[in-house]
Amino acid sequence: MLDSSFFSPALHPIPSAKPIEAAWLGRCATEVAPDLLGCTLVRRWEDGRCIRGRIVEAEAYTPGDPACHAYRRRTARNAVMFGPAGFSYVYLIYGMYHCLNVVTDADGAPSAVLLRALQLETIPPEANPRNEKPTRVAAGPGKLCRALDIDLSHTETPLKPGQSLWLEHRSPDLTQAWEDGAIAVTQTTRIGISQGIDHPWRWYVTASPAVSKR
DNA sequence: TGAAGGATTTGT
DNA sequence: CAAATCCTTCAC
Repeated sequence: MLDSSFFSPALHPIPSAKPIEAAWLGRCATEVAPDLLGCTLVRRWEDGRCIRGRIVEAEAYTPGDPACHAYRRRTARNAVMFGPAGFSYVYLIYGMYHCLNVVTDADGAPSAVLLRALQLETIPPEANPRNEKPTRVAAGPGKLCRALDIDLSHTETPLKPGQSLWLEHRSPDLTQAWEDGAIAVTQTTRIGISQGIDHPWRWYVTASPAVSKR
């Protein structure tokens, strides 16, 4: 039975689940991105405090994709995307926001999945200065990082339990819901880019109130 | 060494 | 629609 809290605008605890391994991420970003919907991002602080968010929106950036930061060549900033899957890639955008990616695909194939929106289980008071609706606090890649206090110091983090960031698989009830086709997913074009605009490489949970844009 | 521009967000 | 704001990239 699907936990109805998945679509609820209120805050609900998210149960821990099996951690996602690097090998699972070592596939094409266009496969991984939709598979990450319904999975959980865990942010752990030095003091051991953790906050979880359910991924409801993601975009894929692939080798040969002109919108990918690694399209032109390997640089200091994008180097992690050229390595093996299972690491974070965080960058600064427009001088004021950070964006969190999950590095995917084989070693040497520069690609990643941009995490664009989460449904949070709890909201740190300092993470919501404008007192937005809880479902909107992590609606958008910049807001997601602001909510979870993610910045450039978090790039190239191995995504494993005990680190500052890791991923967990869908809970059993959500896995069942996906198998049943009970969760509608929308696939469409990516946001904010000027090249590669025709690739339909953005996926989001259709009914989620936390999706950044429609 | 400098200039242009960006996988965003917000308010006008 | 334009501002905020600064790092990265590429040209000179």
